[in-house]
Amino acid sequence: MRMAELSAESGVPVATVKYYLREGLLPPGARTSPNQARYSAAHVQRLRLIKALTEVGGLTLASVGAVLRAIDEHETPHQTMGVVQQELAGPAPKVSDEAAGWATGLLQDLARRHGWQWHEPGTGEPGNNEVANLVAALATAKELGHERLAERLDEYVRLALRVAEVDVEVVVGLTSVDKIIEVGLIATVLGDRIFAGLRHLAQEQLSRELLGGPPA
Amino acid sequence: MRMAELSAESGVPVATVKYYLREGLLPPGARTSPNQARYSAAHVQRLRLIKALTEVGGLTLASVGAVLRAIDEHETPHQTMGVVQQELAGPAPKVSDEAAGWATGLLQDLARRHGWQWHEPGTGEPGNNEVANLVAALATAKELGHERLAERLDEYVRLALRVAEVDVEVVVGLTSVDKIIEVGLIATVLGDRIFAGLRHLAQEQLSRELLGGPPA
DNA sequence: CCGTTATGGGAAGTTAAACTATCCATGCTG
DNA sequence: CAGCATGGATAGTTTAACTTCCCATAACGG
Repeated sequence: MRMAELSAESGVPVATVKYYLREGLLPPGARTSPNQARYSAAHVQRLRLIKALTEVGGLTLASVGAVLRAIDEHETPHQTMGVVQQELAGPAPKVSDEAAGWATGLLQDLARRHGWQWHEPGTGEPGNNEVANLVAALATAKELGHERLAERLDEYVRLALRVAEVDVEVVVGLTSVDKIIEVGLIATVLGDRIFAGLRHLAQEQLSRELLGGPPA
Repeated sequence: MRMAELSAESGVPVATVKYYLREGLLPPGARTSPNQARYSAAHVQRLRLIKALTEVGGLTLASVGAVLRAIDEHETPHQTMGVVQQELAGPAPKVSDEAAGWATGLLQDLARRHGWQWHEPGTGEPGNNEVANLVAALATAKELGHERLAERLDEYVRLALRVAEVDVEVVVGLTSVDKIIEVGLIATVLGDRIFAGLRHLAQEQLSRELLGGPPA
């Protein structure tokens, strides 16, 4: 298939497809002459994936590039998912040292009690965006005067673990490594959105009952 | 307090504070002369809130404006939280009608079984971003060939309900309406990030056990 | 009292991301 | 073989979120 069809199949404008090719997000098509190329169904799928990651997952194109590169380089599923989480989290905002220390303490306590561990930044290393963002969110709550929120952290952890167990069930049973990575990626990126949406709907139901819905 | 101090207290540059004033995100200070103003601790708190909503919550300034306006206009907590969720979700990406129909069916089935209801858009109305985003996320999974994910939807719903119960517990017991709204806002915006972070950490622990951590 | 510094306010400039438009030489197609 | 499509490159556009600059007025320090 050629440009026009690729564009039509994927719903991405021709100019944008060219842009993605330039940026290396989409691999070049197979040459049929020094000046022409053919694209495959894999190109369509990749364009759909890019759309999903940016529009639904909210990733920047730079992050999408990092994720796609990790997939293509055939790291282990564990490593690839690490990149996905790293990019999904993005750089953490800066918070005051004091609040950050408090939040870090909370997390370390949590990790100790649950036997969790994660890649901690050796001096000067890039660090773990995921953890940094979590610290930043907790620290921000404290800076706003809402340490209260953290009191329930243990319950959130228990539930997060249950959710993660379901996430993993979706993946186990798959044999192909590629499939595991792809499903893991989708489950993580879309899963976050879906769960957040469900949580909000659930909140609305409970709040309707407790706070009283508007009569109008 | 004047500009310089407000800026120092909040950690927001003077030029940016002026920008927020122009945009109406920050109420003007109390005039002390036709040409001078004094700012209060409330201004500092609001700047911190804006920072939290943009940096941690990922809201655009336009969305922050909508949320702040809803708070200031003293709608009921239920209505205000509706605005917060609306803005937090943002506009939903477009998906194919077919996938959207499938996803909508899933959700309606869910709503029926759990007795949930939500504000459905009357013809021509703005609609419910939250639901639209959820539909888009589910539809995208289908378009990518991962309907599988939706099979577990019921379990996610059960867990989301449990999470929402904890969310609500954080708020009940508060007497002041303002407090309820503020805590609800923080809990929703930061809560999403915190829970997503915990979920990712939990996923990493489980994936380490199942897929095997890297030997290096 | 007066020179220096800070302030409120607005207009214009900047930066980065993500496209979008325009060209052009070549290739395919009816 | 006339004309539209394509690959490839360069330049332009749009939007968000600032940042810079400027100026008339205020405040402050000696």
